[in-house]
Amino acid sequence: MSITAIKSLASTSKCEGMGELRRGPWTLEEDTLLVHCVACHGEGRWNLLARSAGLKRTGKSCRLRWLNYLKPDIKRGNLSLEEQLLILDLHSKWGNRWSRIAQHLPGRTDNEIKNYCRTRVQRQLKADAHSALLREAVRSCWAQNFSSIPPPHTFDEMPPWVSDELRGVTSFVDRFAISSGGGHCSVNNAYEVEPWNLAPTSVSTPNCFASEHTSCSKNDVTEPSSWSMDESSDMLKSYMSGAESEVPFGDDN
DNA sequence: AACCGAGTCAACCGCGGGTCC
DNA sequence: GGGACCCGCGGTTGACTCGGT
Repeated sequence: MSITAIKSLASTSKCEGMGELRRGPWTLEEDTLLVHCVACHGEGRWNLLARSAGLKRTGKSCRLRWLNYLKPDIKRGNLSLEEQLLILDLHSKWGNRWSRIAQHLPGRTDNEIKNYCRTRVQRQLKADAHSALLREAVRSCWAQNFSSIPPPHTFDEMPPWVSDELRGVTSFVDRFAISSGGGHCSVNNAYEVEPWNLAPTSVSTPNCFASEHTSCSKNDVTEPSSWSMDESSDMLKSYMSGAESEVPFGDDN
């Protein structure tokens, strides 16, 4: 008996006191039952469908299994370059409206798109955080708007009066908060581990970020001389402004 | 070969909105 | 009007895989 099968059985018995509802991975028998039942009765009324099919699953679970896996027109395999760009474009417009984005990608599910963004794009961003692309984008925005003020160490420390442009960059990052094994970390945390290093010398969070945001003027301090922009920041900025990204995420193209 | 960490993705959970009685 | 139920969405979890050491 496979480990998966053992775990599946354990999952079943664990739920026996809860109305014998099964949880965990679907078996071939369950899939067959569900497909047959949907073919007979059509989609919808999932709770009723689950009961009539004799499936020990919730209607929710059946719906999810059908929509994300069993539905005949579901595409399998890697996202094409066009699809990746479309996802990025639509996400820039609508944010985390995965189902809405999925409507524009025939055969792709919201779950798949969500997973794509939470893995491929996050990975890219995390890499960017360390490789300097995103850091450069934030740096250039910050430099243009608050050249006199050292940047905060984390996005959480952003003062409420930062410009919309910089907020755009940070919200872009925030939308893709990273979860990684064990505890949860984020792109923010990546900076916490390795602070922005935006200024030529070590930067400490300015006092004004702690309590008196409005007392700060962007003209208080001179701009650090070594700040510079490169084309990487322009790429992200162009994405933030709504232009199509020229840099496909993921590594399967 | 064994271990570990990161990436992937199927599945679950909580919540809000819609509908029906 | 309001309670019960259902559905769909977005966020989160956890099992599995794979590459590196």
